[in-house]
Amino acid sequence: MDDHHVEQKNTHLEEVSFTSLSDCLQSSLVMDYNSLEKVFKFPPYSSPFQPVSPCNMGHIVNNPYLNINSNSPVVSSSSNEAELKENPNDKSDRMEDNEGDQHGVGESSKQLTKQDKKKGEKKEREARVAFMTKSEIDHLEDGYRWRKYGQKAVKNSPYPRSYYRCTTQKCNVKKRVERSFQDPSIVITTYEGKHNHPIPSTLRGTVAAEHLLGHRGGGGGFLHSFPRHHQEFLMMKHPLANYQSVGSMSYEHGHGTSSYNFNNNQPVVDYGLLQDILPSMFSKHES
DNA sequence: CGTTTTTGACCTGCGC
DNA sequence: GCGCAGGTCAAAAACG
Repeated sequence: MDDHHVEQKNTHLEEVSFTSLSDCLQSSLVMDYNSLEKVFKFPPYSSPFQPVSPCNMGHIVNNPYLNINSNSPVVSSSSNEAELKENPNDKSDRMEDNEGDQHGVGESSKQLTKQDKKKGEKKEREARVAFMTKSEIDHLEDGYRWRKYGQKAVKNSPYPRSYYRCTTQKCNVKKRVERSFQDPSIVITTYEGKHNHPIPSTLRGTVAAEHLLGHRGGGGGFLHSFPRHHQEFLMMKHPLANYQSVGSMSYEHGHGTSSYNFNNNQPVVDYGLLQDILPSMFSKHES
């Protein structure tokens, strides 16, 4: 599957028929890269996502939502300029302490964690990618195997948030799944971390997922192009797909957040948690 | 019987 | 210091 037949031209994707999140990922990859390159002025990537095999599972048509305008007043990569008063201890900062204790779960991790914190060492954030997909299924198939380790009620939302961990040993990738309280048909899936193993299943589109999550090809993954302490939020839009994403992206730095809205090329508000931006996003997309 | 899910308790950080 | 909310643990239950 290393045919480099991928169309790099898509400044606009279109509608695709997805059967899984992997599909969604796959068709979004090129778009995302292009977008990011323009938005954040990434240096030319030596090996983008070309290995993605042709979308034999869905055809791409015109996607009005992905009209990336390169001269648009995109988000400033606020990484260094503004140190937004974003609190370094913001919520998204809390869940990173599994970087040190790779096991994540288990035994004395609690106490160790405590002590670690006492040291005052700031751990780097794991890369995060969030997808907003329209689906009736909460836990979307993405090719990896996950074990649920928790569920919590979300404030101001009737829908709980579920916490999953990759079942592969030594892989501490996590994901959170929650349903938007504003549009219950939308599922928000947030991946955190990078898989250090191949995708167990052979679903279509897994290549894309691997790229996105950054473990494929010796570090050539999508997220690998970012500094480790960064977070990435990608929210893609795929009308008519099983999973219809919602079209906005935010790139969160250590000192600030750059956001990009695929729909109108306008920055979206800063946010720490995905849910925080939902209102603004929905207000823009809802007709 | 091994694996996964459920779920209440616990921990931590933050705001007041 | 206290309460709240998010995140995690871990024992028990459920499942295949």
